[in-house]
Amino acid sequence: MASRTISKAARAAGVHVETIRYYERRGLIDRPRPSVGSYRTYPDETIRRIRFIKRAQGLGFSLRETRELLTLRSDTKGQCVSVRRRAQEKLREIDARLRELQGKRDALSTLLGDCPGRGLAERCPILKNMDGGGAVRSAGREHR
Amino acid sequence: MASRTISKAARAAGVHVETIRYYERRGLIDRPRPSVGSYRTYPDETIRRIRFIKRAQGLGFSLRETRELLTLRSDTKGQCVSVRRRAQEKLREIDARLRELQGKRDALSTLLGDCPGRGLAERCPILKNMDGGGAVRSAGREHR
DNA sequence: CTTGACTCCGTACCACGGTACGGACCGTAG
DNA sequence: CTACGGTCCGTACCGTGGTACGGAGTCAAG
Repeated sequence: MASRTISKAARAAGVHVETIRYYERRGLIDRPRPSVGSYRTYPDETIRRIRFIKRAQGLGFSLRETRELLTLRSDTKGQCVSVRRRAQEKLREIDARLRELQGKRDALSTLLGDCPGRGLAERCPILKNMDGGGAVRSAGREHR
Repeated sequence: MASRTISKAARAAGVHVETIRYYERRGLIDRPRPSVGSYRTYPDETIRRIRFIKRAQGLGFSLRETRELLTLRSDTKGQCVSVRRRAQEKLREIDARLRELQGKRDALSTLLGDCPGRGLAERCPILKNMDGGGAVRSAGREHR
């Protein structure tokens, strides 16, 4: 079972037909040329590559980054350390994103603690906080 | 100092002119009609609304959600509890996102712990993990 | 009154990861 | 042989939050 048409390949890989075509356009998988008739047939390797892409995405890699990972994977001289470097970089990105999100979480949580949840919105501490309190003053002195 | 043209309004609010126009298109701020000449002039309220938008974004609200918050803020019958509900919902979303991201972080961190960082990519445990290991088997039985 | 900066408006474009559509063609089961 | 489903291909569209562009009109200083 080495080869199948695109819809069977999609089913085998757990993605949609359009997704396969999209990955082809993005250069993540090869577009096999029609070998026998006028339909392309996809080998096992394509299925493996698509699954690889899905797992890489699951770890936070973008398609662009995953394409590089795929290159490393295919390259017989691909070095483990190159993969490791990319994974470390991604880990740093995720940590940054995590801190950012945690900051929002904390701010929101604090505001929720201040909010009685009754009365009119004009007195709501959450809206008040977003309003910023101050008067409208420009940075560069308005009158010039 | 109640009114200014768009570029001064943008400076006062700390955004670009195009951003103001974009918020107008998205219905987050009013498009004032040209009162005296043929240029629109923006009142203090617009500046306040833009700052509100920026703070809401900082808490994780999308422009679509922020528009609703702005409605609540303007509405004299807007209820604090409505704001609170939205903030709680957003907090849940952030928590979900945080867990998801933490899951990726953990997986990546584990893989990095397994990776020696030397040798060829073919033996790299990170790539191996993304490859998934198994043979290519379809979900729906390939031959049908 | 000219010049230069600003404004207006529609539209297109960016990244991201796909999804949808439409017409023409192909392949195979019945 | 015909009908129906699958394939191919280009292109447009989705949501998110803007940014960029181009031409025409306007405003104010000098």
